[in-house]
Amino acid sequence: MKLDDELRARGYRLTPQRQLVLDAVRTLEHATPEEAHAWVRERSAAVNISTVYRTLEVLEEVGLIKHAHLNHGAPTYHAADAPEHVHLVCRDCGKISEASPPTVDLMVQALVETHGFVADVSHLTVFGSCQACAR
Amino acid sequence: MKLDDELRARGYRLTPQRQLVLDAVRTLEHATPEEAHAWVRERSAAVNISTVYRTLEVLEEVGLIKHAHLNHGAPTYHAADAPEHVHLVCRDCGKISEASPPTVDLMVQALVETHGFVADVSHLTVFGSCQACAR
DNA sequence: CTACTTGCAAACTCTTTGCACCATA
DNA sequence: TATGGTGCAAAGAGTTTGCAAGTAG
Repeated sequence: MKLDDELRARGYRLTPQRQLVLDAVRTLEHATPEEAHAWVRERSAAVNISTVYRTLEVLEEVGLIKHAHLNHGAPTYHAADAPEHVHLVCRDCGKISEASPPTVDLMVQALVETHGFVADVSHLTVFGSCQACAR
Repeated sequence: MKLDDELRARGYRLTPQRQLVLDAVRTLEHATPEEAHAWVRERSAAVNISTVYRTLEVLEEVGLIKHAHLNHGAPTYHAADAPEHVHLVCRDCGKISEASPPTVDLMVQALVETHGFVADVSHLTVFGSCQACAR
């Protein structure tokens, strides 16, 4: 998962901005474009938000990062080589937790069998109420 | 599930606009605000898009409709008394299909047991590849 | 009548795009 | 030095809000 190689393999160039945005996503774990931008700016003041958007697009295209939709509509990005996980979003308190794939394996399997549908687990977000709020 | 009663019970008024928006959501089944607005305008030309947004909010608050996030960020609304279903969104061809709750019951159960997390199934969207695109 | 609703227009947020300048390979 | 990349500013999409006029109860 070397940024340099993945980019060059598709004719993209390695730039400090791209390195920074990837670092941001890896560090923040669940980064929205805004959050990634804020992180990047702490190290390099002049990086523009539009560069962040363009870079996230490129990084996703080359397969280094993925995104999921956690809240209303804000996409959040995470490193593609992070352990696969399902997001659990509590609609009462907003807390975001994670569940490991085995939890949903049966569902994934059922979807393939009944609908021929191949689920992308790392993009899966389950909304509901967390333990604290469920009562 | 009478609009009139549900609204009045919370001090809201029954208006033609609210009736129309609810009809739109019930008829369209998976309506974005724009789509609902388009449908409403076919019957009553002057209804404003901002009224549609406000009405969707009210209808959801009184429990007559619910929303899920199917694509990028556009919320789609459906009647709360429609049969519960899980949305399957194909990221390759965009097709939206539905799966019945039993398919995901085991997952829901597993989430409660392992995380104490109570999933809201009718808000669940699974992204992946449909049968046709999976090959 | 009175408070709740609506239409309209403007404001806002998030994201995308055009273009000249810059920097990687 | 030749593209591809970046910063900047402006344009777009989608959504929200303030306010005066309209209307349900």
